[in-house]
Amino acid sequence: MLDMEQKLKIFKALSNETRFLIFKNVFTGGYTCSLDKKQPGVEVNPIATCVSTIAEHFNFSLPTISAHIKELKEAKIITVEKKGNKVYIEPNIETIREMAGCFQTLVSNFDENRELFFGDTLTVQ
Amino acid sequence: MLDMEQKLKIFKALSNETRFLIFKNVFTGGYTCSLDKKQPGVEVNPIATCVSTIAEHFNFSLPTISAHIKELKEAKIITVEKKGNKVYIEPNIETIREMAGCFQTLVSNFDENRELFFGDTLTVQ
DNA sequence: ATTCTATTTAGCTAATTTGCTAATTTCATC
DNA sequence: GATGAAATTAGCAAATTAGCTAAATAGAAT
Repeated sequence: MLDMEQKLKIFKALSNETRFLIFKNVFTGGYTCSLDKKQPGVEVNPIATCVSTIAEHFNFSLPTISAHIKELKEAKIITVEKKGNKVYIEPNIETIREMAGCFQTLVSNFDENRELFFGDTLTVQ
Repeated sequence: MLDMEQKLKIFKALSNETRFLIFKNVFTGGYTCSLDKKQPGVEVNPIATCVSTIAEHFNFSLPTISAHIKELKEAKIITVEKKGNKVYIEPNIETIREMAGCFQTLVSNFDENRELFFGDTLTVQ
């Protein structure tokens, strides 16, 4: 379970547009790209493989992008693995799964309380 | 559906410890308290009813708490309703429901892609 | 060994955030 | 209408964040 400090880090990490976009790329287009060291023959999406590849998609300097990636790593949203002189970035799905669970629990408890108080179930329109 | 700008606002709003705690109180203990104008006879949890009540739970000034509440409101995490000279705060569950959905979609797509690539299903340990 | 590539660190500035107090607004009550 | 309570606005200071360039580090390739 994520403690509050960890949640705050995650929210902070995702509150910046550049970091949010990196996150999005790594988890969607970027996903397949973590394969390229496991299945070298497979043609993969080049987005988000390593720091400089990610940086190409932004009009910010490499050190700036590097710092953003560090913050995403410290929030455990991504994992980084050094291979040679490159750093490979991968999504950390477990953290996102936890976040999905936290929000879902809040919603479920809320709906359950509503049912207990009002005796109805919510129909989302 | 939440657009990116809206998501960024939500993440930013929840990235500050004080705002996160207000959010938590409003959605859990604070929930019942939105009843007190609907069912005046019912004994309700006094947490998070109005701005000054929330402020009592923190060692920050009222204007500071007021500003935090404004940011939560602008992120559509809570709703505020002025009744007389008090401002009643209520959870906006739809926004949280949307967030739960976004994270869950990301997780589902991720797991589905994993299955397509590797032909397995993930068992969370 | 030198050079090149990928990345991080250091040091800086500008912008933003977070807190405060004092003043103002709004509404209720006397 | 005056007073009091609840909340917001204004204006300010301190801390943090986000960007930059230059320099340093680590590994690969010549």
